[in-house]
Amino acid sequence: MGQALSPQDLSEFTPQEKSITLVEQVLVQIQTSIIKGELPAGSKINEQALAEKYGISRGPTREALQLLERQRLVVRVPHIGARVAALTVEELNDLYELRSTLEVMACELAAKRITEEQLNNLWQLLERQEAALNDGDSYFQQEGDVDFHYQIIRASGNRHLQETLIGGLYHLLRMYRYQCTNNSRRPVRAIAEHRRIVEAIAQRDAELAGLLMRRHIEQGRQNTEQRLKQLQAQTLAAKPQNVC
Amino acid sequence: MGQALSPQDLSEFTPQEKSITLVEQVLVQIQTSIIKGELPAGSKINEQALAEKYGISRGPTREALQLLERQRLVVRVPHIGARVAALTVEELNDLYELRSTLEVMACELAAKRITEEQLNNLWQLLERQEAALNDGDSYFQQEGDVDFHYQIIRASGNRHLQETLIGGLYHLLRMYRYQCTNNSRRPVRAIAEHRRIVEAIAQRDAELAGLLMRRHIEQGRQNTEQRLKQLQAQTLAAKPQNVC
DNA sequence: TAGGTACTAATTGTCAACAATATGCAATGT
DNA sequence: ACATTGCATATTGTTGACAATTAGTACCTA
Repeated sequence: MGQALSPQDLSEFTPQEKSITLVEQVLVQIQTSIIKGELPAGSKINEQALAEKYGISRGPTREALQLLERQRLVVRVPHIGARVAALTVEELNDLYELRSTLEVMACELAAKRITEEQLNNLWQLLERQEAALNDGDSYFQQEGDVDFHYQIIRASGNRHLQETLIGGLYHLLRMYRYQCTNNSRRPVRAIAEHRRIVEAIAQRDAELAGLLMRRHIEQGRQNTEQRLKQLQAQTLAAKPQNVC
Repeated sequence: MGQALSPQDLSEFTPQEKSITLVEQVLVQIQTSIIKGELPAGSKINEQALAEKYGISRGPTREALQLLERQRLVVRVPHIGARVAALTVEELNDLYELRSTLEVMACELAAKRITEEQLNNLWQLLERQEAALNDGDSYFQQEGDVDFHYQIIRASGNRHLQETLIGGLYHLLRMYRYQCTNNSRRPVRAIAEHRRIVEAIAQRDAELAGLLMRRHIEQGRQNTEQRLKQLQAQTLAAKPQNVC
């Protein structure tokens, strides 16, 4: 009886096309556009236009924008509209100040709670990163670094911490890093720091792991701040808005 | 000419009835219902019913629910629906673990950055709390305590920290406290702790202020955890779900 | 020319209907 | 009695139209 098509069978032919909601489909795309700067930082977002761009109506679009606001990539004002988050030095410092506190916490917790399996994954990621370093695969560097911090946060075991960092801060951090990356040889040093952090975690030395993470993040902040100031100086010079 | 009614003139007759959005009007009411338990923790929320209750349509209702999800008071699952957050001991510990880290950070920053005016407000609030203690005004105690922490968070000067704590965690904390408050004489002790924290901030002693805040919050956690366990034991005893 | 004012256009907020999905229940067969 | 199937109901996801508000523009006045 019945080799007939049940709804589940269809999944063989159209694999990951589950009954996903429109918002979920579109959210990542808009997110990426913002992080890469295709939707420029600080620019206005038109609901209608955005909806048409992805072939959906304004309802799901509004929901997506609200989710992006939760991720701090978008700022919405009633009756006025939505804007892409602006990148400023002041916010960068606030953001990294908070990030540092939270990831140090995550790192300390991870040193106490990480499982053997999670630790193995971390080692493997580290090796892949070190390998990619020789290949000069800069794209993998970006994603790999995100993954590194991501895995440690997961290993902390604190749900609210994970939600705060990954759901709330991480995408904005990605945006700063994507748009303020200079092609120095920071990766070499960064990955060396990664190794020492993993070693500390493996030795269950929470205090050391936290300390190393704090320094690691501070390095990243300085790097980003410097580049951001350069960029802003350039754009200000290019737009001499008032000739007094 | 024309003393005729311009839109602005109407505001004289209906004072603070600005053109506020429906979501803003309803959000606080639903929030309060959840925190007070009128919408029971863990219960399902029906969009249609909720919309009718406040005389609005499902559109704004959905937006309000999404905002409540950001505040962790509601959990939404696609195609399934929204539920009021469940109160569990495990989450309470995760929540307080994170809260402690963040408010210690806020306290340390406040000790460094607080203005004279903000400090005066803090002293005044403290005096009002101590006065209310003698009157036994327990409602003011609740709100006063919220205000105390709120003001310190504001004084930290870090926008992202404020958003994370006030926009993300605080309402869920209020829910735990409202529903897990025992009428012990904790307030007396709590306000004594408040005083010492303010003194440390006034002396610009960030380290001490942070330490005192950490202990203060840990006290609150223990208190709430104890009460929560009592409540859950009661409700489980009342519902002997399986008689094996 | 500067500043303010009525008008128009563009944009956001809200609603009600429709489509897609999940839930509950009765009937059926083993 | 138990699990499974199929249908009817209830709930959520999505859409397009309409209302309310803001932004832009031309015009007028001092």
